[in-house]
Amino acid sequence: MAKRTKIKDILASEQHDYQATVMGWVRTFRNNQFIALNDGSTNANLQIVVDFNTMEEATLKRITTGAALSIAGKIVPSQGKGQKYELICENLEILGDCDAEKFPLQPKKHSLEFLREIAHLRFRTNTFGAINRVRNTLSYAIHEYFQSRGFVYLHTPVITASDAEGAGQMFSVSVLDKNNPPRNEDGSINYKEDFFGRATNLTVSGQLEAELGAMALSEVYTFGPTFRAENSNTTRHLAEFWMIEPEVAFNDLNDNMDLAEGLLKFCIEQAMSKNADDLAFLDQRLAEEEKQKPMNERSEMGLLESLQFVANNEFVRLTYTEAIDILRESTPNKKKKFAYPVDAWGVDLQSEHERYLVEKHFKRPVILTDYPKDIKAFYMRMNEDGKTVRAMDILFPGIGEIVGGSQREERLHLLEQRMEEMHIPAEEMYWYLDTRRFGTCPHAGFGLGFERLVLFVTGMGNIRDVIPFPRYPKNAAF
RNA sequence: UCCUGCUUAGCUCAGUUGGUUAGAGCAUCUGACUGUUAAUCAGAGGGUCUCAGGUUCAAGUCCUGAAGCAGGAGCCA
Repeated sequence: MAKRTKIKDILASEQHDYQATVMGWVRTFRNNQFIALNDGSTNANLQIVVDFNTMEEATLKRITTGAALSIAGKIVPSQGKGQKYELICENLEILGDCDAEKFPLQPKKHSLEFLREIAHLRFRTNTFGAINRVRNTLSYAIHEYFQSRGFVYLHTPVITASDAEGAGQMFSVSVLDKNNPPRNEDGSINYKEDFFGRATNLTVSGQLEAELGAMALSEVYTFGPTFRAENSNTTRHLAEFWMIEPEVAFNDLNDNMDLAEGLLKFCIEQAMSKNADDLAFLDQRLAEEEKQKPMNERSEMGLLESLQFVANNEFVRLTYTEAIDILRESTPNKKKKFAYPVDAWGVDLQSEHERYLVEKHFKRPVILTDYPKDIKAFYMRMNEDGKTVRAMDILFPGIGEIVGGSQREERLHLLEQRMEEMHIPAEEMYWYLDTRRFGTCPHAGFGLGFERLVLFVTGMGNIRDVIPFPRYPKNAAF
């Protein structure tokens, strides 16, 4: 094909009056004269000016919303107001027709729910173009952040035999005949005859394996798909999502918090500098959406404002115990506005409590540490008090928990004790316990839900819109 | 999984106490216009009212069930 110039480059350049060939898809065709062409390189369209007097009528009719075109012509300063440059069409080739009567995307506003049903085509909208470009930047920024600090990118398995962590319901992986599986004498399915000779599942977390890597490479991170078969129907959960899990030897909880806070800020800064146009568009989209809401439900800050704010301000760090004190004394608790009143120490915090701390009390991201041991995982390091563990959760406005992490229990006897208390079979976890048997050391890590980060940076309201092909209960289309 | 609400044209939605032939805006098509910015103007076509039962002389409207969607909750990232 002819050499193609990207629309982004044409619009960014200071040059004009040169020949160029552009290829892309028609967004609108106005006045039988002006094509708004988009090639995905930027949110902005390039205006193509065609001369309807010289162009064949049949060709003009084929310039419909969604059609793929290749256009050669001259880039000139635009006579119109909405754009800096435009392309005067000299040669137009229709690469792919698009029947306007059947094409579901119309030159008008569509609801996110409708676009979710046509997820295979929603890339072609401004909103989803912007989201996916931002997602790409964030993905690259994750690697850049860790790579620049000497971390080793570790590939942990997607198929795992470990089901001990208890991070959630798992999807089983099996090649056995579902209608007639081999059975043991007691009637249970005999997985010894399955592909791996044992029951296997899709991973719910790469953390335990990452710890193994950290015990030799010192600083590792994973960034891969994770699967949870929980029947979660919310705007913040997916059955298949991407998670970032760094694990660092010789780090304590404070180092861990610094690492996580630095990562989040770096990612936000990268998006702001590399995707200024897309974020400006998403900022406006969010502002229009907010206008539909009643006054008291509107957020105080716009998207760009809140990104700037998070990037430039320290996260608040406080312990679970301090948070409980604040909540106990809070106005909504005293006025019994919470659905779950805060009274006793030791209860798990509900969404409404996290929201209060982040959105009302501190009005900035909050890192909560040192939770009661009974509401946290077995591998978290026990504090001196014997009651709390060195856990940390980072809470973001509108999102809730975006990061969950901890300093790990490196002392073998204490780890074994916790596993016994929580009924985790130590025999099956021999490989994990070996790290504590052979050259154990303090270490810490966390899990960052990638889609939750994308959710925050794009200002979208539903996690199903920030991953190209969302998987959630009753849904695995495309 | 639980609670609440919703499902009417391609999309977004009206549809009164159950009552003739179910409406609007946008989109689409046809024509006009031709430097437009979701162009504008005129006209046209387009409906198994989610599905399955039930009540009734009569159901988009009432009742029961199912499915899907949305919001909230739980689980968490």
